[in-house]
Amino acid sequence: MTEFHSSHPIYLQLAERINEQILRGERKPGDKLPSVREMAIQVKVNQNTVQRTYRELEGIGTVETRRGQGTFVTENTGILNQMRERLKQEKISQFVQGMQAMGFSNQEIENGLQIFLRHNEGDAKP
Amino acid sequence: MTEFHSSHPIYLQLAERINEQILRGERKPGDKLPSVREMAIQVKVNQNTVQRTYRELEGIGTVETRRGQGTFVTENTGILNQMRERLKQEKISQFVQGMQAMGFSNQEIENGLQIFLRHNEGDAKP
Amino acid sequence: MTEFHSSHPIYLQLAERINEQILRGERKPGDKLPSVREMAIQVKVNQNTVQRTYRELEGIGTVETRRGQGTFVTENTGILNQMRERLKQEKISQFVQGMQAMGFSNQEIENGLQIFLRHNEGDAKP
Amino acid sequence: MTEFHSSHPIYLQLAERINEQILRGERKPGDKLPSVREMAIQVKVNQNTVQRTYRELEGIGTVETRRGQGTFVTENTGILNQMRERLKQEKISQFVQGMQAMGFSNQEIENGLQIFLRHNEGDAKP
DNA sequence: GTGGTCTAGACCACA
DNA sequence: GTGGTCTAGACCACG
Repeated sequence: MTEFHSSHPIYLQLAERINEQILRGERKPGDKLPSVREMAIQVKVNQNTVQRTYRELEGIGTVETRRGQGTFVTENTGILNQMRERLKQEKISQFVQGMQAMGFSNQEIENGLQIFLRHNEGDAKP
Repeated sequence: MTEFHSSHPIYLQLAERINEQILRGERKPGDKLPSVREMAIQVKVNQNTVQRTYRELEGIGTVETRRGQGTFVTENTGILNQMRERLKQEKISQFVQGMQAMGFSNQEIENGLQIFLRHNEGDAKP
Repeated sequence: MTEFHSSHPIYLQLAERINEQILRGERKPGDKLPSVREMAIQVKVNQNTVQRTYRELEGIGTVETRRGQGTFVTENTGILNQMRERLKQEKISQFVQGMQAMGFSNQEIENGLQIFLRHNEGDAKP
Repeated sequence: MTEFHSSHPIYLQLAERINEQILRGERKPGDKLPSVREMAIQVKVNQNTVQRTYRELEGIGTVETRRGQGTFVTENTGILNQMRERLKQEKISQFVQGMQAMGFSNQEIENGLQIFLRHNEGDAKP
């Protein structure tokens, strides 16, 4: 369940995972993240690795750390919404650019997506 | 013009770039790629890096090396079409997964894409 | 209003703040400081933190604790004046050193300061 | 010569030191910094600590790192000049605020600085 | 208990 | 050779 793909830094994979949990609303503004030690045990990596992860998230702005108290999901919901929107646009843009780079027309892209979504309709988590 | 993003191996970035040129039809089946030396100069990287790139492309199957003659785009157009289709599905799948991971519904994904495409309608390279 | 910068110990930030109030004359010799409990509530920090702050100020000499009565601004105005002068020289010295470390000449330092002061002439609190 | 003050993280002290060398022009745009290993030996700290330092500098923008080649002073002189100017204003502003917080008038600040500079006239490095 | 820093030592991918 | 990542283990300041 908590395993990592090799070749991409663990601390970044973990950061991404947590970030998605935040953006998806599974971790809400103000929520306390597990302490560095605890998280390290949970995901079975070194404390230092978790440290880097939390610092990365801090840099991104989705997380704040209060000395001696712990690390918390930022209560600045504005930032979270901005980030959600920004990431959305970014992913769409990258996707389209990638497809165009391979020579697909906008029509093909749109159709391809629709077919894919119809195909997997029941799979999205409810 | 020929710059590389850091943090992702240069040789893979170059491989991807060439691969896209092939899939897009800018390099046609049977075309000769620049020699390792020449390519290294053109894109300003180490020859070792280009070597790895060509080996990578060979592994993928879009390129063939003929000893003493050089490196050529494969004339097996079947492979190219398969690959195009495979990459297309892959990119779509990754895109959708990424969006769902951030909590977007299929509706939002489809709408987001349509809006983006309408917005950039004239921008596709002619 | 009462927020703290991270990465610098809260108890020192608080000590500095109170010290400045004393040196500025907002808290006068003999004035009673709020009790540890009260101060802790006012600035929303742990009582331990306020304790350390008061101990720090005692060490500096701007504050005296009388058992059972509370903590008071020292009535030894001599000390306050000495401290004012000492801190002044210290800050100037640090400032100049920092500027020189970045390669600014004395001329640039003096000019920079004058321009800044002219620019903010009306802003000093009345 | 290369010792560190305690209580302030070594990696930040080192970053500051290098940054000042860059801003002062002792390390010029395009210059290669010592490799992580070499620097670690020179200043007698662990490689990891130097890593953090270089990363910090990267974040600030005064330094760029090219995979497999090393870490270099950015050739973007625009950024360096901006930073110099920004830091200058920042330091002046902090200085003035600190002095005003202690109750000194603009006159006192200016005079204090002039006296200090006259006093140390010969000390600035030529 | 919490985050932060540091060390020693190891391994990897890249140029 | 270069930077990057990771671990194990330690110590510290802060709340």
